[in-house]
Amino acid sequence: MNPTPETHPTPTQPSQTRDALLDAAEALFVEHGLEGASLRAITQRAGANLAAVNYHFGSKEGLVRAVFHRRLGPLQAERLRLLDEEEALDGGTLEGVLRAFIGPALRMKAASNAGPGDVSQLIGRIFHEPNDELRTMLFAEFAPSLQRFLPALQRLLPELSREELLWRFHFGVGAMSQTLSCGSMLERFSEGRCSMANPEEVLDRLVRFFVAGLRSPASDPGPTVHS
Amino acid sequence: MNPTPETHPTPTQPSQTRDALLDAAEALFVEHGLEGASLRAITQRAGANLAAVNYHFGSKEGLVRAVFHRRLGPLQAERLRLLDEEEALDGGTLEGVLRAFIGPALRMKAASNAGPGDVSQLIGRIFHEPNDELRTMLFAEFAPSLQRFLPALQRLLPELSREELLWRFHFGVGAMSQTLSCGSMLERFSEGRCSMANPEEVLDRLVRFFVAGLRSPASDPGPTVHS
DNA sequence: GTCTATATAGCGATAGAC
DNA sequence: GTCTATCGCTATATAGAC
Repeated sequence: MNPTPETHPTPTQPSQTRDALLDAAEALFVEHGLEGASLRAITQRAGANLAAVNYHFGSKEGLVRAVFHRRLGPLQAERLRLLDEEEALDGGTLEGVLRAFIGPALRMKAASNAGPGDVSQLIGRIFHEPNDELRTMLFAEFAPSLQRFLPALQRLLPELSREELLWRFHFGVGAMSQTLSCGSMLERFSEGRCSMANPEEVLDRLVRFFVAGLRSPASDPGPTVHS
Repeated sequence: MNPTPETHPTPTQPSQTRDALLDAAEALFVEHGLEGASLRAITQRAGANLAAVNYHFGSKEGLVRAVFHRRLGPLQAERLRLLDEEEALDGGTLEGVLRAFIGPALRMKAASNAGPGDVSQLIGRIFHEPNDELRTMLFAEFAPSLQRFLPALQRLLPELSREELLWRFHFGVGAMSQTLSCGSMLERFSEGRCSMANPEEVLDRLVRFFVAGLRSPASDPGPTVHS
């Protein structure tokens, strides 16, 4: 990772090598982590030259950003599309809004399990890394959709203060993230009883849990005093 | 990381250098990640020689394992102590059992924020890393307490199937993990409205959310059919 | 047990020919 | 745009003196 935060000459124009590099990088990032995947391994897998990464993306960090942007753009767009659809139906329901938020992520996970490996886990990994630049970049990808979903939830839960809503939404997002990133641990721990194979079934369970948490009785004013 | 999984000559015997290495390693792992913290930096911070790590822990991975074991042992013990206490009170309540599970972790986080930095985030990081050995090792640290807590929860929620309980517990653990690992993101996103400063207040909120999720109406038999 | 010195290897980045 | 060759650096691990 070099201190070169600029985007490079050909940021969006199509290129066979460029796409091959993105595919190879994604697969190797999933498999070995961001640091564990060397530019040498990536370019070799892509059938490209070692110098190609620097030409197309400026640096390894530029490549990382491009990999995530390619995945997260469509995910956010799908979330917003479903939210529009839900709100068009008489304002929508709490359950419907949450389905619009969670569904696309679970389906992406299910699809990516069949493909290059678990991209969801990779995304979760970034949020736990010490590299603050990357975390901020990733957060910026998510922020726009949050600015649509949070008001939608607030409208459906007018009895919650904004603070209480943020806390509960944070908890629910945690439940979702755990499922996206560590679902395989549940499968293992439950000895196969719990399976992520069907994303729609998981979505039902997760939304039910999330709704119940959001609707739990608010004891907002006056935090409990403890012994 | 070398392929030397054996524990080394002096695994538990006290040593000034050994402890200094553990302290330095923990602080640098938090700050720079497992890969980002080099043995050079660790030994230098500990005032020890570069070769000391290999002498005391066999390899960098051995050092990593020792760092986590030193933290997680007391955490699990505290959880089980509180669970015993809770169950001694007429079998205990759902809320009390969850407080025994979550409280120690939140308090550890609050304490470690004041100390070497956020160890909780570091632990969360491991669960998202590609290194399966480490994840398995960490999971083994948690498994014994799960084997006490899950039956306790099942006893208090007899109407839930074991499968349903596992899913919901998984979701709740996700809410907790998100708070432990990414609490700072909520603080930032809420522009200070939500603060983790008081672990007991966060515990109240989290337990309320978790209880509501566990108690949500079970529609277990017959998964919903979708369009 | 602790040190110095070094072996061995991998990394990201770049210069410059084509 | 793609290549080769290489620079400059860092890493873990270890041998051998003390």
